Amino acid sequence: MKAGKIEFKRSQRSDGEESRERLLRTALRLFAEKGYAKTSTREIAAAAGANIGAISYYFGDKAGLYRAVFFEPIGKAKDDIALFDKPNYSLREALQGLFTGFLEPLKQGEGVRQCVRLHFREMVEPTGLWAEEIDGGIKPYHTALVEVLCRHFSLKRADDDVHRLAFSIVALGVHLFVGRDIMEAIKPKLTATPKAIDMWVERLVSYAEAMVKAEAQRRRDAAALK
Amino acid sequence: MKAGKIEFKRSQRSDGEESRERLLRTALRLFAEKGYAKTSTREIAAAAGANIGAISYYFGDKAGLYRAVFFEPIGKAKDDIALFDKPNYSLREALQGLFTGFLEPLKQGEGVRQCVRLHFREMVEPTGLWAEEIDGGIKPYHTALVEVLCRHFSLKRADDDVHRLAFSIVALGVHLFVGRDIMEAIKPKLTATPKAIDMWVERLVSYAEAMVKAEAQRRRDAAALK
DNA sequence: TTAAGTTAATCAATCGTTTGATTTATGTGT
DNA sequence: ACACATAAATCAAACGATTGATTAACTTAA
Repeated sequence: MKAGKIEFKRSQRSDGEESRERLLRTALRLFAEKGYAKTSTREIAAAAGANIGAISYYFGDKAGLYRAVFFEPIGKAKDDIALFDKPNYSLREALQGLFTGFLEPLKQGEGVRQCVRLHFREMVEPTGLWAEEIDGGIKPYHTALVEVLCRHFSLKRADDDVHRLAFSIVALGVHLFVGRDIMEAIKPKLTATPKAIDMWVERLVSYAEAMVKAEAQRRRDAAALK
Repeated sequence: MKAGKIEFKRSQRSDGEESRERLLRTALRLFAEKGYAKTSTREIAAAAGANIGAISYYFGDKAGLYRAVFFEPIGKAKDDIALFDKPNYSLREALQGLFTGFLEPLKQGEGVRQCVRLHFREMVEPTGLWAEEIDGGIKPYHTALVEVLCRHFSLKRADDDVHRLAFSIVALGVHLFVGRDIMEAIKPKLTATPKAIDMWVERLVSYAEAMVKAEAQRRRDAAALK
């Protein structure tokens, strides 16, 4: 026993998964705040009130802990395809569902925000998990949106312009996550409350609708020219 | 001369800023590829063909090298305000100028791409330099766009909706940088050539124009209701 | 007892940085 | 021309600190 060590009574054996979950939650916070490389296992363990060894005990190694954090979301973000790809939906209903689901995490607590931040961090600092995320999460999402647009344009096959439009619609939502720090630095009110987020959904829906209509018009013009 | 040392002709004493510039260029590439923490000083020096000591010699320390890389851009990205805030510009002309300047880096070589990537990396991994970038680069940019929109709406003071619209317009451009990896994974053609980028400019201009018009209509409706 | 959980101590590896010596270029007096 | 002095640039080697990972001893619950 180290001299001067305080007998900090954390109720010996704090029971079961306690430590594991503390590690998960703490690691999520630290990874989201400082990134993978800059966060040491010691720091995580200390902040979680756990021992260094617990990391290898529960997760094998640091990468295992990261992977667990990445794929065991604290609060599930539901940017769910089902919210907008219903065949009977009107364009506006589809967009409404899309942005409602997409921006919903912005309203929730720290846990989800950190989760989102972690995923966006992966975009610029790929550790390999990102590739899985594209194939398993983003690509189907994009494809579903493309199909909705094709249905609306009465197209049987998507062309480049449909893909561009789909990317641009999603861009509106993505920017609220990516540019959140900027927005809070310039106009903090705009993302402060759930009510403010609802206002964003409303506006983005009408923006996206306008974009789709502009593209529809362009397609008509192009067809008429031919 | 060391025995066994290969006479690798880097012209002993390459004189002057030679080493310094090699370090800058190499560090930019590596920082952009792997991030700050995951890039070691040894790796930079080795890749640059310089000595470890040269880093502290020229830049003090690793952070100094990073700072130098960040503020001594290889190729200057010209997301320039002057390209769109001319008072005599029409809305379409302004948007055309905005997106042309904004997306121009996407067409250029690796150097600029790396520079851009480094800046976007700063967004999710704040090292302090990002705060400066917001105040000195982004905020004026946003304000200029807001003023253009105010002029178009005949407003003397910007309200929240104008800010939201400005953010959303920029979002279209930002997403081409942020989501580039995703786009290349799903539809590589869409960002492959300068010609493809020009097509993006064209589409984004019409999207943005449609958004502005939709917002104008919404404002009229809101005013009529009151 | 057995197994699960926890702990401190320690490992080799790598990190960023510093050092002192060496080499090259330039300037100066003769 | 020459020799010498000064400063700039480069280099190998080593520093102390920190990294991720592992170990063996210990505690607790079943």
